[in-house]
Amino acid sequence: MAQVNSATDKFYITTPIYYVNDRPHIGHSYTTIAADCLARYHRLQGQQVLFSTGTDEHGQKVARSAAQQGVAPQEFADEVVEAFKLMWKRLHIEYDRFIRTTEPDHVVAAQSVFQRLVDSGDVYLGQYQGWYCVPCETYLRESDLEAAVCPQCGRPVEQVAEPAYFFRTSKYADRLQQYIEEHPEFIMPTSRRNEVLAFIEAGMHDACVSRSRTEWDIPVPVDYSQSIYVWLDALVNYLTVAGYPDDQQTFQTWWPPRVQLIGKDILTRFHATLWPAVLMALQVPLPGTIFAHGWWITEEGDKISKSKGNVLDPYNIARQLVDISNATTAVAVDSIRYFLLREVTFGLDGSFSWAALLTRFNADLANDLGNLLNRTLPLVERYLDSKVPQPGPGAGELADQIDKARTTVQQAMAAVSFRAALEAIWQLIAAANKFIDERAPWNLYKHAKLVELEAVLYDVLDCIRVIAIMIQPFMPAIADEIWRQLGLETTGTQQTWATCQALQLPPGIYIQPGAPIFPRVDIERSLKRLQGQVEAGEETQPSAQPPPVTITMDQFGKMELKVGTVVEAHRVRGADKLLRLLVDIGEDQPRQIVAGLAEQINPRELLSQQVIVVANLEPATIHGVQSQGMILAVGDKEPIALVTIDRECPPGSTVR
RNA sequence: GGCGGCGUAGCUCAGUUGGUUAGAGCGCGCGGUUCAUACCCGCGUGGUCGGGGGUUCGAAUCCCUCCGCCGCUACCA
Repeated sequence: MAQVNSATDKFYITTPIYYVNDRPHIGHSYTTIAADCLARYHRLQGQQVLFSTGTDEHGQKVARSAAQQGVAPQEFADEVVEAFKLMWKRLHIEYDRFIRTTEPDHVVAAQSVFQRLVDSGDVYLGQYQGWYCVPCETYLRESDLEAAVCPQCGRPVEQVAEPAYFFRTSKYADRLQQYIEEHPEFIMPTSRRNEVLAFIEAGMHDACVSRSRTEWDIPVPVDYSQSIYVWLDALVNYLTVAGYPDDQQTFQTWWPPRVQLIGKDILTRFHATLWPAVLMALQVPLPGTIFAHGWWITEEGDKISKSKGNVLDPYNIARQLVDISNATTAVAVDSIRYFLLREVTFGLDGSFSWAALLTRFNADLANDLGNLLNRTLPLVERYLDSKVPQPGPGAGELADQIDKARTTVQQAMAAVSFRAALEAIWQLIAAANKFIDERAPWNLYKHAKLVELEAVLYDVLDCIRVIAIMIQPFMPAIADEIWRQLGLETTGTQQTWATCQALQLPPGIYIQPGAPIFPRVDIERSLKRLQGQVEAGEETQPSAQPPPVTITMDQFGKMELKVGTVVEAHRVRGADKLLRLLVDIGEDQPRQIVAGLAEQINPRELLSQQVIVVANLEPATIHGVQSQGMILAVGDKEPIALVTIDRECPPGSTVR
């Protein structure tokens, strides 16, 4: 496995800057949690860390969105920035710099970069002809298009023909290719690296790096009729944070980033090609590793995905977890952080399910980690008057296990393999639990083997201390709580990686037992409850088993069911399962309804079909398309058959 | 269409350069223990490593082919 770590005392790590047109969601959160975890890990190591995240605020899309809301773009951006900052605070993310592309130092940096590229001949004035997708802020070639829509988002593109500046990406293609080939750790994971190499191999076009002047964007320094292309503008943020171009001392200190985390969508075109090529042109060192991770999607057929678009917002999930488990919010948030980094190999896509989350919560957090603490402290309370004993002879028996875990975690973290790191920590937890069973301190007490008893309990407490440190990057609040319960907070002892060794727990301090950190969850009952919540507003479930709840006639009466005739049916672009239907239910306009039927039913079969529509269902936007109702279909998770009627009825007829 | 990847126990996945009886966690079964949130510890259950063919003394691991899934890329004059 490629290692991204090397022995220096500086660690600069970045997330992408997030486009302010979006509210924070799991995509942003996942990247930022992972970055926070790496940042915390390197801080533990005693390294100086610069962890940056921020917002990308320029671009036509922002200007237009602001205009639509009747506010100035800056005001619009300010508001979204607050939403991001709040989210990061809630998710226990501690960044060092929140950079906004509208900040003065960034504007200076972006213009300076542009100027230098012009001076070096890497940027030249040309003529741009082609299309532009405003929502994606992406230039498209004729060949990229399907009809007149963007291949990525399916929305209409705009034709542009104007003078524009181009960056000579082509000039750096060979060097870049060679660099990637010679540095396996530069683009990770390997599968992505292959894709990038294939992309470069296919031939690189010079990239358009300016647009005709807009008020909102950063002007091109040499030509005020032009603005800097928002993607170039955005990429420069990584330089800005490191003090480019004027603060040479800061720049020398931090540059280049050791790790840049991004989502897989912005790897090929931007971070793996344009970005390093620009750095080459600027004669600035390249980042150590650009790591592209995958996406979180909802489990296939999972009803949760339908209920609300924001359900995959980690903080939202945490709040629901609080309801289910009675854990504190801080614990729930850390549990989500744990789940996200433990469940799926970093780099691959993952599917979120409550069953998986709750299983991890019970098995890993409550049973293994939480219970280790909660079985140990009472022993110390009872047998040793809550006082951490002297290690004494025979102590240090878990030293080998601790060393092994420490080494493995180090290797894993150096390879950005969160999952492997957590597995190693959990092996240590298991070792500690086993150690207690084998040494049975309650028997030692019974037989008055006090020296041995003290040694055993010391070892376990000491091991818990090490575990608290090791989990700190992943679950900072929980690490602190364990620290507190061990009585270490009162001593001012710091969590440092160097002390992840046996026999470092100061004797003589008093433990401070608290309530169990992870209240165990009744998974089956919780899943049913979650399912119920979702289905309440969704669908009468034709369940094989008798439904556990009854509804009143009155409740049933609130549901407006109508006969509808399908007048149009198309697939939703970019969605495998979704059909966009226009259904006449006797109103002035046919209803637009999105249905997850595309895998089972050909849209053509649906034309003129009569269906049953839930007419007063709260509208929802699914995959960017508004759905103003629901079609009844048979099937628990996947639709099997459509509910229809045995003779023709006028659209809009009431169903009772 | 081209390139790349994946398909391993009921579920989620590890399996280094081919080498003794294919591993982990969860689940399930049995036993132990009682300090603990019915928890922990031990043992066990369970796989024709997608199908077929080939190379080899020997292949989950290399080659070919077929099937299924995914990603990137290109859309055919």
